[in-house]
Amino acid sequence: MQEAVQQRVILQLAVPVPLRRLFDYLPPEGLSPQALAPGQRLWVPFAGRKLVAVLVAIAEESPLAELKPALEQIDSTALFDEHSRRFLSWIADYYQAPVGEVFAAAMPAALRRGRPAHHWAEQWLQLTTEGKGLPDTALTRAPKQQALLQRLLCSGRQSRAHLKAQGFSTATGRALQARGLVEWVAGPTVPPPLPGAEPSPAPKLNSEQQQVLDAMDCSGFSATLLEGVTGSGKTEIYLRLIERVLAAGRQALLLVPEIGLTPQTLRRIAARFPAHSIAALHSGLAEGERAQSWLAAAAGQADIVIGTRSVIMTPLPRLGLVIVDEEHDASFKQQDGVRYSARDLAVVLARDTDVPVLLGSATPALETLHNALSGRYRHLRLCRRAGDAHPPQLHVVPTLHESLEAGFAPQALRHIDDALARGEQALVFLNRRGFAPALTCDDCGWIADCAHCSSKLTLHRRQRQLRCHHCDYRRPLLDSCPQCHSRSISALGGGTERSEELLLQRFASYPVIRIDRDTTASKQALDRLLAPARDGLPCLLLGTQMLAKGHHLPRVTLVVIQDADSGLFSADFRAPERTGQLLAQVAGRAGRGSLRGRVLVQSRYPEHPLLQRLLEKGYSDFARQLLRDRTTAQLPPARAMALVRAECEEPAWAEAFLQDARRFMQSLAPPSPQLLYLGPVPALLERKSGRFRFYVQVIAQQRAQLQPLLAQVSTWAERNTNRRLRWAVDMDAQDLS
DNA sequence: AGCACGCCGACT
DNA sequence: GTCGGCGTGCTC
Repeated sequence: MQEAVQQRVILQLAVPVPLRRLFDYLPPEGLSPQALAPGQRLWVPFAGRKLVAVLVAIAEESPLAELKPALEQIDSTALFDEHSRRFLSWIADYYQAPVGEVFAAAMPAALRRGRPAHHWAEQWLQLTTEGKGLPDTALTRAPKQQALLQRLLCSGRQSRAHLKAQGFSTATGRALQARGLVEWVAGPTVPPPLPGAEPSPAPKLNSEQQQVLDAMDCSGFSATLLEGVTGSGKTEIYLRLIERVLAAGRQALLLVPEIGLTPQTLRRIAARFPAHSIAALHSGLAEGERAQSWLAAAAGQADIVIGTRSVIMTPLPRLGLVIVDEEHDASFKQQDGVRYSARDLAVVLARDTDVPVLLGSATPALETLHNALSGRYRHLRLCRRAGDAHPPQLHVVPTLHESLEAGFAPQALRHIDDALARGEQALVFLNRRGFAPALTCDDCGWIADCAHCSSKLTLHRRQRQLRCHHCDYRRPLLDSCPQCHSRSISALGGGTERSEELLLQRFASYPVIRIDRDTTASKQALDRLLAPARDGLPCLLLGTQMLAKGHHLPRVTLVVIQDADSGLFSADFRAPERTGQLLAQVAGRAGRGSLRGRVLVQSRYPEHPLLQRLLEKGYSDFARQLLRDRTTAQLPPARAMALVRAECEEPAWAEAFLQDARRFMQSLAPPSPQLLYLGPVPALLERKSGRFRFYVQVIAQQRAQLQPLLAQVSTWAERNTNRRLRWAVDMDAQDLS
């Protein structure tokens, strides 16, 4: 007789479809179930198609009688370790996202499309058990071999490329291999060390930085807000912490905002850790390179992993530290698909893996500040600028009764003159690209609107085009009014293109560098454009928020904020916070070297209380005031908030759907002082790409009240939705537009 | 999401 | 007769 009862093997797979559950399959035919392990990818048949799914768990039972077998195993070893699988499942749960889409979002495109992981394999040198047990004093008569052993002891495996880059010869490796102390194993390829990254020693810390570093405890979970004024040397703190973690043989994860991963920052980090492998995951990588870096991170072979938002979902088996730089940055919140906040997830991940997380910013998000002030996070501060830099001086320039030239007050232009004459650099900030934000007919009042959105078209004069900044609608520039055929049409207001025109003409003998999405297609382009500014020659920089963040340009002594008012009157309750952050960040570009900086803030409403507070007391005080306002108004972060969103070409359908959704939620959890429902209301940008958008706001005292409610309304919506209507649950929504 | 299936109109 | 429009249901 054979074994009594053959145990059933059921594969629970995350299939990339918008359905919030796992799907059960049988193992592929002819494959021994022993070859299967959670975390691997498999090809599965799904509703007439063939999809790449991730094996999340293996069960013995399934509620379904008829199961299809999976088609084919893709990976022989797991891509996602157990920790990562639990974390990704938690994300799906918390954000009401389809688990298959979460797993898909966690992978680079090549792996998502089923490309084999071994495609990027490389030979790695690692210590054998015998090699690991060797005392320090061994091999004193073979210094090169000893050095290589030390290297491997410190950093685990080393790839061929890295050994070569560090000057170890293959002969040394072979000698150790002959002694049975090391072995070659196949592993993913890691990008080789960056060229031109000369090892650079750590600069000296000032006393404040030293205190912060001493206060950081790197054993076990802790969440810390590092609130450091612009130019106070936060990056140096990050580097020192990474150093500690690497010394302990763990991986460090550094999350940066979308435009924060410049070759300049990357070089700086590589220069500090020449012996360690760095996996940088950014949008500039080719598909293969991205897969390569991802696999190096997931296999625990990359020591430092740097990337934007989505990198938070990369498995990191040796994780020892998480850092979120510029944690207030809006790009950490994904705005479509799985609507997660990478900053919030960084804290969850750190707690789950029992490692420290550091959130760094000069202008912390109110969410983070709230957690710090309530004692949930530790709060460390850097109040002084590093080196011999001083805080910039702020001045308001009233513009209401001034005669402006392309939006510049005469006073501002004079200051630019002076700065350039002194051989220094000036930076003009205007958060509006294009030539003008509107085009109008002087005779009948017609305004160029987008055909698909409730927005005006922006004039891009150089391209002779009108463009919508919310969808891809473009039309050629008109020379007469389509309504009354008058030939007198004018551009209202100004954008960076118009300011550039004036600056070019008025300061003709100096270079004018414009930085916005229209001039800066790639990160390389940004770096190239900024090169003259970095060389220290007198020049004018002009741009949108791309220019506000991260750049260290010590010769900039004057910052002109062309229009401080646009964020002051928005219907979005977060607008003042965002405006404050942006203004403080831009102002922080001034006087980062030994020269004193000056900031001119042009405003039509210099008496506006928000502006007053920000300019007189600084961001820190301003943010605390906003936090008190939010608490009074029962808004986040004092309360937990989620949106149920819907959009549809037919506005009445979206509205009716949300009415029903609200009624459904209220039947489960009636409104109370602890649970408020609001809406449906139209989104701030009511129509976008031809669809009308609405939302219902749910505000609760506790996050825990929201969770079951959102889960149930999602299940309800999956059954009760019209084809042409799109809906989504947006937990901890950041954007009401 | 995407793919099948089914039910109606307008063509060789 | 059947080719093809898209509304509806389902996906292990």
